[in-house]
Amino acid sequence: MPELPEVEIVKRSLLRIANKAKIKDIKVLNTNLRYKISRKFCNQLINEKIIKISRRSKYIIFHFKEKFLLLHLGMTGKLLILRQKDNEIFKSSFYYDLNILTKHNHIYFFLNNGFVLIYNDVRRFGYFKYYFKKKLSEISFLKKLGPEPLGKKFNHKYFKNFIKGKKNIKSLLMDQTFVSGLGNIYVNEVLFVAKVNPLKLCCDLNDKNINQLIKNIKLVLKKSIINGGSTIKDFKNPSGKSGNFQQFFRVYGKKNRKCSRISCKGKINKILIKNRATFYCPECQT
DNA sequence: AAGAGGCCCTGATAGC
DNA sequence: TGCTATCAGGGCCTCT
Repeated sequence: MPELPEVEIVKRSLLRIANKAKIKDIKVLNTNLRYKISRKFCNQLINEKIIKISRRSKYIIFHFKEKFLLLHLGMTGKLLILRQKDNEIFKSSFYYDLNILTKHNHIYFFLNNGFVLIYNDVRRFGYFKYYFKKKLSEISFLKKLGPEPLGKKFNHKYFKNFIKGKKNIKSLLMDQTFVSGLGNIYVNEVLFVAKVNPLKLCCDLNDKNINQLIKNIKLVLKKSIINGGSTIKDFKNPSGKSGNFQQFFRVYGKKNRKCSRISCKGKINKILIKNRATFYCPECQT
């Protein structure tokens, strides 16, 4: 499931092949993503040049002249890159059976540089959203997101000002208005490394806890990006390559296994917090 | 009004 | 073997 590191990897791959390219044509095989893909959606993109590709939180942002396209990969969204083999002419009907290939390919973007970008999404939780704005900063939806976890704004002072007692720390880290880009897997891992119990209430966090959390959020994310993201189920970057970070998981998916801290005799526990699988060691995460 | 939980979806796996 | 039940989870939505 794509969290910040996975989305960052996808963005970097896209930069190499799609940046500055023009969208020649779009074929939609399945309009039923989280939000319906309309014919208008396609018309607004055809013949537009991709000026820039960036990432904010878990969103990939395609910059066009005075408009922006946001892509969220949901749970199983993938972008695949194909090189168009010959000069086959694609009819411009809205629905078009390309007779390909894999299941769950929903949208084909044909670029003028010979590449085809394929949006594939098994569970169809992903979505595209379109904004007519001159500047990215005018998109109010993005303003609601909390700071990037790897950015300077995400620091001790910010952390402390934000928390007001209320909820448990795990729910806070999952809250995208607090910090944007963390998902369930990385939150589990971060809490373990920082030795903080996921059920601990925010009002009970001390300065040391907060420092450990901030430090390890940045560390875990950076390490994952270096390792090409995590491959859970079937995350792949657009070239079809898997990531390697999952081999470094210390608690996620490790129910009943011995705690990986050598000095600790605890056993990994699994509970549900807000209906999300939560793995932690009751001995060393206090 | 903040926080908890349901829902969307499909494939893998467990259990009978 | 073949069926059903359960689980996975991001973010939006509803309910309390």
